[in-house]
Amino acid sequence: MDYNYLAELLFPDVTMTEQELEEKFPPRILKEGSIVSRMAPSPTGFVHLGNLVQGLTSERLCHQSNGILFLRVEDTDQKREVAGAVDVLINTLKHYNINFDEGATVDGDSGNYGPYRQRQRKDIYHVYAKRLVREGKAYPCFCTEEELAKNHEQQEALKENFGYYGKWAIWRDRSIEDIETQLKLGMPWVLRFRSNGSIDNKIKFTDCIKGNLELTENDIDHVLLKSDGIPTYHFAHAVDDHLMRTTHVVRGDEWLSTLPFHIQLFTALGFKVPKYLHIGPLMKMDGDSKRKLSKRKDPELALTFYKQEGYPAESLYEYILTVLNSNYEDWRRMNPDAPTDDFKFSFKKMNPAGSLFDEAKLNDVSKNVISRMTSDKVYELSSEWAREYDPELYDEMTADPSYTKAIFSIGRGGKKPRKDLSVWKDVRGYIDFFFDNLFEIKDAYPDRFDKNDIKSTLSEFLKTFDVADDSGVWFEKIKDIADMLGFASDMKAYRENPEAYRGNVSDISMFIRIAITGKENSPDMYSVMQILGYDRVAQRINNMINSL
RNA sequence: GGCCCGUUGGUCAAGCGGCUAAGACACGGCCCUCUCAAGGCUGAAACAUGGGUUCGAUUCCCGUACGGGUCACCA
Repeated sequence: MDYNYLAELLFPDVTMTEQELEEKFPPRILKEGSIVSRMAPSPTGFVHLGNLVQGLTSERLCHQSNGILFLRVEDTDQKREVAGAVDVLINTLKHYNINFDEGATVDGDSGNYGPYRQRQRKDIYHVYAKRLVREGKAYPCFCTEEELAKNHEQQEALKENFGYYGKWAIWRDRSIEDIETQLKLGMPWVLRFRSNGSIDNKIKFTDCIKGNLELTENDIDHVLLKSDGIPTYHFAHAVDDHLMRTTHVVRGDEWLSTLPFHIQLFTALGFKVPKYLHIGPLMKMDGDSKRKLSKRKDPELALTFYKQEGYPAESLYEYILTVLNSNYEDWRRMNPDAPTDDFKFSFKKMNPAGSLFDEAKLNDVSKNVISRMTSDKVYELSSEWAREYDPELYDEMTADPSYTKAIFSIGRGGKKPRKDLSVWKDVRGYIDFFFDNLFEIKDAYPDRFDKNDIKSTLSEFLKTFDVADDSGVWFEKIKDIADMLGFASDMKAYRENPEAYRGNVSDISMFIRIAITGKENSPDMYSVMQILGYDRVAQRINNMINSL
C-alpha cells in the first residue's frame, strides 16, 4: 500500500506543516516546575460540580506554581452544543473564582496558543491526521452506523469483546482500490487509528492521584476524525495538549479506561505524554448505596442549584477544597482570616476514590464562611441574591441599607461571631421581623403562663424602657420586673429552688421577645431593640398588650 | 459479560509494617446563657471479608464480596 498516495487522496488540502506549527506554538518559557493545565469543558449549557472540582484542582496547581491555566472549549460535538453555553460557562467559572490566564473568553480568544475553540482548529488536526496516514498509523473506514451496530450485536452473541478491532476492523487492511471506489462514490468516512496493541499486554503507568497503575493495552482502532472532519476528544486531546504545551491533565477518572489509547496516540504522534491526574467521581447516597451524582436525577449536581439556594461562591469553593485536601480544614482553623490562596494545595493529598457529596458539611462550611464576612459583605451578597430570588425581601432590605447592615452586624466581627446563616435563603427568616411589612407573630405564648403576667411584664417594661440605656441597665430593668412579679431574677437561685418562684427571668424575657420579634428565639434582644428604635418597640408592645 | 479503579466510625477523612487508630460534620449528654445561633467539655461510633508474607499487619501480596467507571462518528 502506498500510504503517501492515500494521504494525498484523503487530505489534498493540507498546506501547513508540522514544522510551522511547532514554531508558531513554541515550548513555553516558564520557571522549572511550573504547571500548565487547562479546563476543557464542552459547551452543553450545563455546568456542574464536577467541572468545578476539576477546574479548582487545575487552577490551584497552575497558579501555585507560577504556571498557566487556560480555557479550551471542546465544541467538537455540534449535536450537543447549546447556544450561549460558552458565555454561561465562562461567567460561572469566574463567579467561582477560577480565572484563566489565556483561552476562550466572552469576547473571543486571548493568548498565543489559540484558537482555543476546537472547531476552529480543524486545519491543525488535519496536518497530524495526514501524517499518521502517511506513516500507516491511520486509515479511512467507511462502515455505516448500522454495520457497527451489527458488529456489536454479534460480539454480544459470541461473547467477544466489543469494539472495532482485529477481524471486526473490516477496513483496516482494505486495498487502495476499494478505498478509492468508495471515495469516488462520495461515501462518508471516518479516520481510524491503526492500533498495534494487544489485550494480552499490560502497560505500567503512574497517575499523580491514583499512583501506580497496570492497564491493559488498547487494541481498538478508535475514531480519530469523524465524518465531518472534526476530531474526536481523543485526537483533539493529543494534538491540542501537545501544541498548547500542557504539562498536567486533570480530568475525571472515567477517562482511565481510554488512557492506554491516549498514551498510544501521543507516542504515535511523537509527542511527550503529559502527566495525568484522574479524579474520583462525586457520589451521593441513594437509599443504602452510593452512586455517582447524575445529571438527570440530582439537581444538586448543577451549579445553578447552589446559586438558587444562595450559597456564596466562596462556600462552595471552600467545601470542595476540604473534600480535595482534607488538611485544608485544619489550616483554615489555624488561619481564619487568611486568603484561601495562601493554602498550599497538593495533589498528593487527593483521595483516589470517589467522595460522597455531603450537604450537611457544605452547610457547616458555608455557615463559617458567612460568619467571617463583614456586615457590608453580607448585605451586598444577600441583597444580590434576593434581587433575583426574593424581590419582596429585596425591596425591604435595600430601602435603607444602613438599617439592614446594622441588623447583620449583630454579633458579627468578634472572636466568636454568630452563625445563623448557611445560605442567603436563610436571610429572610432571620431578619424579617425587623421590617414592619414582613413582621408577624409566629410563636404563641405557651399556655402555662398567666396572661396577666404577660401583660404586666409588657406594660412595666414599656414604662421604663429607654433606648439610651446600656445593656447592663437595660437588663437590670427586666430583672426588676421579674422580682416584682414573683419570677426569679437570678437563674442560679431559681435552679436551686424552682418551687419558690412562678418562673424566671428567661420567661420574662420571652414575654417581651415574642412581642418584639414574633418568635421565641432571636439574637440578643438588647441589640435588636437598639436597631428597631423606641417607636417600633413601643408600638409592638402596645399592639401585643391590646391583642391579649 | 470483558477490562480497570476503589473499600478506615452514619458522612468527609488522617494514617504508608509496631499508635489506647487523629480531626471535622451529623448525633447524645453536660456546662455557659435572657431565648436562639454559637462556644467549651464529654459520649457513642470504624480499618468489608478469607487466606497468605512477616516476630508483628489498617498498612504488603492473592482470592471473595460490595461499590464505582468504561467498552460511541459524547466528552
